[in-house]
Amino acid sequence: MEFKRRNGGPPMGGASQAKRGKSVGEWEDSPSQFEEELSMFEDAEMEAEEMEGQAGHDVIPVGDLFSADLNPRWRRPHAPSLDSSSDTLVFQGLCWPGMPGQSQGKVPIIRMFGVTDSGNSVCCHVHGFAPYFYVTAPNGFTSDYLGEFKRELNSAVLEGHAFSFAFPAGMYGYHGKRSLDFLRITMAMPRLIAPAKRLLEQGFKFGPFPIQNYQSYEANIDFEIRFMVDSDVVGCCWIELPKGKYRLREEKSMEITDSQYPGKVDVGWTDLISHPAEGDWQRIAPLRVLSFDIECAGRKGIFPEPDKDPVIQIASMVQRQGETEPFIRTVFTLQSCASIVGSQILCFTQEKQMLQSWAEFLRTVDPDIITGYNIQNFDFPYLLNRAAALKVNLFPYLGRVRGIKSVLRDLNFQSKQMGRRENKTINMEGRVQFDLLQVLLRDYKLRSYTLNAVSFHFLQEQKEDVQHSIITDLQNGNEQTRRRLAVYCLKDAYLPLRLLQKLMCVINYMEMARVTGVPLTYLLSRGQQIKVVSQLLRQAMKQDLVMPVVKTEGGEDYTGATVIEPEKGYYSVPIATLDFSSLYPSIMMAHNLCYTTLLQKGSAEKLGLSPEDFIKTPTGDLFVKSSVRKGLLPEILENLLSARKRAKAELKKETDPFKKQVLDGRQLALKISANSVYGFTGAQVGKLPCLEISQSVTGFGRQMIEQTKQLVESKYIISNGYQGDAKVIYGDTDSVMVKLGVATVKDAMDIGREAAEWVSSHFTPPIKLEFEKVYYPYLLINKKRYAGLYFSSSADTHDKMDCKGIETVRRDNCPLVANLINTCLQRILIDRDPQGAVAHAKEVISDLLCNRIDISQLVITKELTRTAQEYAGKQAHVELAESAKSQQRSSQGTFHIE
DNA sequence: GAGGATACCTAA
DNA sequence: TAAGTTAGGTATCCTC
Repeated sequence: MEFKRRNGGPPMGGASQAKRGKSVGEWEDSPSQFEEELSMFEDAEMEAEEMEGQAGHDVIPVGDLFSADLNPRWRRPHAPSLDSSSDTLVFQGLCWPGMPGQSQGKVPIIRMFGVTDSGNSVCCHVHGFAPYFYVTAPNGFTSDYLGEFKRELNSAVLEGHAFSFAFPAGMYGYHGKRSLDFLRITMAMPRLIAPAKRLLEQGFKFGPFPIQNYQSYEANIDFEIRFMVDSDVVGCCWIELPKGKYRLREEKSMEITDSQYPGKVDVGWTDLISHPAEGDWQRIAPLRVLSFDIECAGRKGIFPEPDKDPVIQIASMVQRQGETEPFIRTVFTLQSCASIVGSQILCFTQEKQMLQSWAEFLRTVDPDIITGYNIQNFDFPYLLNRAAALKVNLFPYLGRVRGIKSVLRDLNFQSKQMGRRENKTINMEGRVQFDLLQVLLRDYKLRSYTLNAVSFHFLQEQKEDVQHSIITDLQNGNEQTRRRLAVYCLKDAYLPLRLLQKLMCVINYMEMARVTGVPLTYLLSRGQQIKVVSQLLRQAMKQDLVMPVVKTEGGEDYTGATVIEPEKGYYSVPIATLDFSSLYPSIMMAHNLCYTTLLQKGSAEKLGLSPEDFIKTPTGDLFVKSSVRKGLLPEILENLLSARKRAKAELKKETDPFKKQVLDGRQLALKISANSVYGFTGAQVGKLPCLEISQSVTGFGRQMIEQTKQLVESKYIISNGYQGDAKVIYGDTDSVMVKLGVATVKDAMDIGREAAEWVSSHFTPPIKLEFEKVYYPYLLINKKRYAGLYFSSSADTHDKMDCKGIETVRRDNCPLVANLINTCLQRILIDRDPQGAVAHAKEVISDLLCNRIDISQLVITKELTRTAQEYAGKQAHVELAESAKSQQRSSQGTFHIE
């Protein structure tokens, strides 16, 4: 997304700005491009404000900080008056902090935060919904026993609970028409669910029934998810409170800071209406996004410690979602600071006062989303710890609920996907913490995750040039050096906003929340499983099915996909590539694989099923066909994929660029969601693993790729009138690379398309083999390592050079190696000059050996960087050069193929 | 130096 | 108190 230029100002600086080093003196004379950009914000706003009769102020006396006259933009707009008897209240739901601290009486209340179209925030108290779970009812249980069961359980759990009786069926396994009876046990508080469950599982006796271990169901569902599923609310959807069905809360005190808090309403949980994200309900409220960055004055060579080193500056930028520029640009500084055009500087002599004022600023601005770079593990923890050290007692109230303190906690997050990760968390009711670093770590594989590297990668822009080591010196200088620091700090607050916008993070995450049904905050704080659970529960509820709680224990791994043995070599003929699109989802749909369709050992006979009623998978597992019962997972997948088709069709005809972004985000979310269902069933340490499903899926996949190879090689042969004998030279999981024996890309495309269609006809829909691309030429180095020129859109020109698994795409090499290999591959594939490739490699190595290469090119991997930090100067140089040399020597071997 | 275990990262 | 899967290449360290 391009930044809007104004007043014919200079275009945004690319790399040039970064290379320009500045001494302190030089700085004062030549404002950076970022400063010019800031001043342009000001110009634009002056024009606007002249009409409002307000002037901007550079430096504001602290006493007037929060006066509405001086900072009219800080506050949210005045809420339109609302009459609950005649007006409906509509808002986009954002945050579910679950239960308030205490339930009132025996009835739990859920807080739900959101923002209206006019940009006012709402805190909606939802009444009447209580957490619950199920257990299987003992044989012979009738409703007559409810009272006794309840009394017995109550006396054991020591807390009141409501109680009801339900007849859903278990989800796991197909049991014919037999349906177990379930007891639905409703508790007053979410935290009572676990003890009640434990009690019933470990052996519970009541009335005439013998002591029994009760199997529990859905006792491990987060309360927020429980509520959202039951009330058909998905993350970030629009919520309507119909007129007459809700009550406005009257605020008791009218202190000046009051309007910063959301408008509070009460509603019964069955009265709120949620709107599916379609048509007008796809829109996004004008959320307030705050980005901030802090600077600390550390001691020489020591990482700043909050109990010793002061916070000296806090820069903040606030932007409304959907707009292109921040409307608040502020730096809080300790000691004086020269003015910066286009931003507001607030100077403090006391650090304590600065911190307190910033907290007040945050509460006044009342952001819905807070971003920044590593704010979760650095800025917020530092601020909280520093505020505690200085006893700024009013600081740590950063959420939207008065009186709830924001507390720092350590959190250990571990998964096979992400490894072990230690994180800190801060509770902040009603606001979404959207740390850009966390977003990037989850969604992008990058060589470096520093803000500087990331900004350069995505925006071709870099940080202001200030070394960490001189921050303290700048602070101890004069108002000009502190100004330099402030510009740096502002930019560090600005870049995350720009990145958020460029990568469309907010939109994409919202669409993911809407598609999977989980709250926005879950997407950054939780793993993949919860998204599938949320969808599974929604689908199960429609069929009166309940989800069992399974104990998680790791077991044997199961067999995965086939990788066809590659016929390694360099191919100077077109190689067609055929792919099964969405292989695993389509297998699950085609064969109706699901928890609810699985036949356990002997079930087929017991239930008297005929052989036409079920299938046997390649791994020997049995599943009933959809004619007997349609599985939940296939249904979920069909919904996801058909929704994706719709989104793509809408995307095609949509002209509004903003709606286009939303739709693109949606189709992406739908694709990712469909692909993660298989992984969920195979996650042995998970909420509901089912290896019969996952191993059947991969089993079918293995069979299919094998069959595809045979089909292609049997039909596309000379004796059938084709130009050559087809040969599958490689294939991995869902794809085959075929040498068709044709000379041109066009022929390869034509036959490839034909073959894909013909092979597809041998499989059950929606399984479909598609022609995807032609590689020409193609270099097949090994399993999962190849490169080729990629022809897809046109038979005349290649779209790109595609490299898989080679050093060029791996992050455990230094760029020198990646560049070397990349150039060599270009020589081979594009120039068709393998000798040139060898010559280039030799040249680079000789440069390296003769010390003609800058050491900075060698340092990149985490290991090397760490090593570099441990060793000093020359020693590091030698160490790293050795390492790079050995990597190059070995990778040179790659090119002995020709 | 062959062979095994491990770490890391990628393909799909 | 939460955590998607398996296959597989390459580098590196260790043992015999």
